[in-house]
Amino acid sequence: MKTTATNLSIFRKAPVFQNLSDNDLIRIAEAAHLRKIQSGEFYFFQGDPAERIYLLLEGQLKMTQSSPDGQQVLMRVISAGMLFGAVALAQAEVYPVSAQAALDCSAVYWSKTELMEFVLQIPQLAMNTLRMMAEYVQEYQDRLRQSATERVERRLARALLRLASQSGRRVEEGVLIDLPLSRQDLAEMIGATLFTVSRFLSQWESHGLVVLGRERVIIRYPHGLVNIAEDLTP
Amino acid sequence: MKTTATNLSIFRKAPVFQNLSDNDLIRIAEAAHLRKIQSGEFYFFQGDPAERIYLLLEGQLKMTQSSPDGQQVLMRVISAGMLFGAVALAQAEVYPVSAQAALDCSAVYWSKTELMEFVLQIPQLAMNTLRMMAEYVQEYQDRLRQSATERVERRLARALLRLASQSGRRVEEGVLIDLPLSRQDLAEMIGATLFTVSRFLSQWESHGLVVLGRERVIIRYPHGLVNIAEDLTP
DNA sequence: GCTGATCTTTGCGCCAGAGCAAAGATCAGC
DNA sequence: GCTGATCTTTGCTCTGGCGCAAAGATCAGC
Repeated sequence: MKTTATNLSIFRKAPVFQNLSDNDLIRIAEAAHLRKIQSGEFYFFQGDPAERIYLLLEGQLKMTQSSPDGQQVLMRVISAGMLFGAVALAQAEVYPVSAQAALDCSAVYWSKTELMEFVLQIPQLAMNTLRMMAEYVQEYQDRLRQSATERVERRLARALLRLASQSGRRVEEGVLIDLPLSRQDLAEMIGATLFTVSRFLSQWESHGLVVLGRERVIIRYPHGLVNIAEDLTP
Repeated sequence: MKTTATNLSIFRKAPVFQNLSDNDLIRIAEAAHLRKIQSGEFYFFQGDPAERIYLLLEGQLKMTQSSPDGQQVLMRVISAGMLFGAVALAQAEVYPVSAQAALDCSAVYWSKTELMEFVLQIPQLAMNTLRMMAEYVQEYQDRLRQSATERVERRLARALLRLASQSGRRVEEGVLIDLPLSRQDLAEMIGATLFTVSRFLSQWESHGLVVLGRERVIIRYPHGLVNIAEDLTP
C-alpha cells in the first residue's frame, strides 16, 4: 500500500506497533493492503480459513462467536487502532469468530505469511503481539470468572463501563457509547437475554443513571454504574 | 541448572519448545532453576509480582482466580510439559491467578528477563509462545460462550472430557482423572455449585456413565458424556 | 406521511439451579 | 480402631432470570 503520512500516524498509534523503528513501520505499512466494508458487512466469518491479519483504521467491529445451534455471543468490540484476526498468526486454521462492521469500516491487512515474516524479523513486534494476546487472556479470564460468580446486573454495569472507556464519546447528556448497540448485543456480551438487559436499563434510566435510545445508551452518572459493578454488599 | 538427559527430554516434549535446535534447548535448560513443592503448596499467588515463568516437569497444578469477595474460579489444570505464569513474559505486573499444587510437583523456572532474552533471540520460541497464548484465547472464548449459552449439565460433561484428555489415566473401570479433584473444584471450573455438580454426577453414576469416589471421578463410557456434551436435542 | 420492518418494553408464568441444613462417606493421625 | 476433619450426598425451599406474548417505539423506503 502507498504509505501516506495519514495512515502511518494511525499505525504509529496502534498498540501492536508501539516502539517500532520508523523504518520497520514503513516497511510494514508498505506491505499492507486496504479493504473497506460497509456497516453490516463482514471482514470474515467464523470458520473461514484464517489467512489474514487486520488492523482497523476507522469504524467499529463486532467480533461474535456462534455455537452449532445458532446461539451467539459477542466477544468484543474492535475500535480503530486494534489488530484483529490475530489468531491467524498463531497458525490457527480457521477464525474462531466472525468480524462484522457495526459502522462503515476501513482496515488494512497482511497475509499470514507476510506478517509472520515481520514478526520473525522484528523482535519488538513479536513482544507486542505476545503482549496483546496475554492481555486478551487476562480479560477473558476476568470475564469467565465474572460470568461464573456475578449476576447479570453487575455484569451489565461492567460491560457498559468497558464499552464507554473503549468507544465512549462525550456528549451533552453524558458519555455516549458510540456504535449502534442493541439490547440483544448487550445481552450477548454478558450472557443474558435481551429482556433482562432491557429491564435493568429501564430501571437505571428511571434512576437517572443512563439515557436510552434505540440501539443507543448514554451514561449520565458513570459513578452510579461503578457502584453497581464494584459494591460488595448489593 | 545442570543439564541432564532426563530433563532435556522433558523439555523437548514441551509444546512451547517444539522445533527448537538442540543448541538453543540446551542453553535454555542450563539457564533454568529448579523448584519443587508439595501438594497443596503454591508456586505463586494471584497478585504476586509476575517475575518468573515456569515449566512443570512433574505433578499437576490448579490455576485459580479469586474475586475480591473471595469467590473462586478454577481456570485450568496444568500438567507436565506445560508452561505457566507466561503472562510474566508479556510484562504483566502481577499474576492474575494462583498456582497451587494438586500433587507433589517439580518445575523449572526462568526470570522474566532471562526468558525474554531467549524469546527475542529465538524467533521460533516467540512463535511457539504466541501460539500457546492464541490457543488459550480460543479456549477461553469457547468456555465463555458455553457458560453464556449452555446449561450446567453440558458444561460439566465437557469439563470432564477435557480433564480426561489432559490428565486421564486408563484404569480397570475406565478413564481415571488423575488428580485429586473435589466436587467443589469441578463446580468452580464450570461456574456452578458443588451441590448441582454432585447431583448430576450421582445421576450419571446410576446410569453407569461414571464411577465416583472422594475427589475422584472415573469415566466409564466417555461416549455417554460426549452425547450429553454435544447432543443438540437434550 | 404511510407502511412494514426492526427494536424495545413490560407483564406473567415457570424452572434450573442456588442456597441452606443435616446426614452419610472417607480419610489422616493418634 | 477411634476421633475429628473434610468431602459428599440428598432433601427442601426459594429466586434470578429465562421464555414467551403482545403492545409500544423508532426507523427506512416509497
